[in-house]
Amino acid sequence: MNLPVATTRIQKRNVGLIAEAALEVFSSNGFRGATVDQIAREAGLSKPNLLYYFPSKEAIHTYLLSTLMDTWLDPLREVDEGGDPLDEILAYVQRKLELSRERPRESRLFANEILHGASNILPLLETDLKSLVDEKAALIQGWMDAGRIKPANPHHLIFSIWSLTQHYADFDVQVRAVLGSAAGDPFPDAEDYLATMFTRLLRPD
Amino acid sequence: MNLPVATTRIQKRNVGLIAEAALEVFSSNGFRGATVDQIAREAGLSKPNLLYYFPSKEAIHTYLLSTLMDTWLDPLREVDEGGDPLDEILAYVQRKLELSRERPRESRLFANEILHGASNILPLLETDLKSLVDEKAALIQGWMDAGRIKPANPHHLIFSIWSLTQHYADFDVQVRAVLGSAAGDPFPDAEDYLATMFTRLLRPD
DNA sequence: AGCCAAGCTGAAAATTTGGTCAGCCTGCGC
DNA sequence: GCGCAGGCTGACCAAATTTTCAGCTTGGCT
Repeated sequence: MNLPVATTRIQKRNVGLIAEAALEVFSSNGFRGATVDQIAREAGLSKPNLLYYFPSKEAIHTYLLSTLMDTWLDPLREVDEGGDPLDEILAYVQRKLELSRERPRESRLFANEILHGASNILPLLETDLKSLVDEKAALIQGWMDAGRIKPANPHHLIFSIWSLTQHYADFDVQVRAVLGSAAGDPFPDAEDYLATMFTRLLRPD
Repeated sequence: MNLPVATTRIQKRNVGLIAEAALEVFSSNGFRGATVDQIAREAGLSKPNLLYYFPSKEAIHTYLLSTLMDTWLDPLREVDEGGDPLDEILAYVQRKLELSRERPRESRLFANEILHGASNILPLLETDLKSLVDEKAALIQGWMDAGRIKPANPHHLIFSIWSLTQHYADFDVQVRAVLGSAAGDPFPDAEDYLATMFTRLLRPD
């Protein structure tokens, strides 16, 4: 499972091309549904050349997931103890919703991995993710104890932010099918709705 | 795409075994990730025997999805114009959360299908699902206009119920990884949290 | 220019997998 | 107990797909 350490100019370019192509293909077909041929074609490389940079299909997948993890958690890391509690949480919701809009492929790749048991990243979830969430949950609990926002289970609060925002990336097809083709971009309404939802949940009387 | 019409005793038993096994295998590996061998082994049948009942792997998948659709929409159908608005919506949330607990495999099968473009069921989403949602959204909008619950975008309200409840089935692995193995069943806390969330969102002052 | 490691390729090996086939069992009505 | 449609199987095929390999090409350094 040697992950490539891109050093030369050509290596950097081709590893980048492969990662971009693999993200496209894996996110729309899943790991098993994707073929190396597809990824190679999408990247504009021959199949043996692609396998010159990554030892196997699995290695590309693992590389993508490990790269993705940090990007995915950054918005939560940014939640700041010093800010206004409600503003901080609303801003987090907003950042996550933006990720769903701007990087739906990453969201779907991640969703697919979790859905199928997270076999590649379960250890990461149980350590890095858990400790980050525990830390932020404690922070939020502190705000609640201080009466600065209304009480609610902070872990499930974080889950709810994930599920509500990622829904607009992962279930995009369903959202658009239900709203109808005439409805246009669902994101502005989603943004309003989610702001309302978390404001009413948390704003003190 | 001949779907089997089980008539004899043995047919009923084996079609049932196959459906159960296929649900297990498809939901944990996705359509492409599942093999006919796996399904046959899980069902306790030989591969040719399985293909004696269904003409192809695809046919099994389609059969499962078409059977599933109704089960999945029933809780929304039950939302009743005559009931108390907030109670009706909270009861819907509860029913959906129960489905996530009792039938996580069905939820994941569905999620996987949508995630990969819903190619098998998109027409159903654009017709049956859309009209049901539109009908219930209008009902909810009526309750809001009458001041019986607070205003909020009714379509996105329905989306939020789907995403929040299905999260506990589809992302179960992640939820448990974050809460830790010591935490026990996450569902009771989820139920409380969701009840709080929708009550604060909708209950008139 | 000349060298050589890095970059790349066509062809094919190895493996997985969906589906077929010829024919053997078996439950059950007579 | 006989016949036979329904039920079932081992062996096999064809297609798809991952991975390997022997060797050709090229970029960049001296």
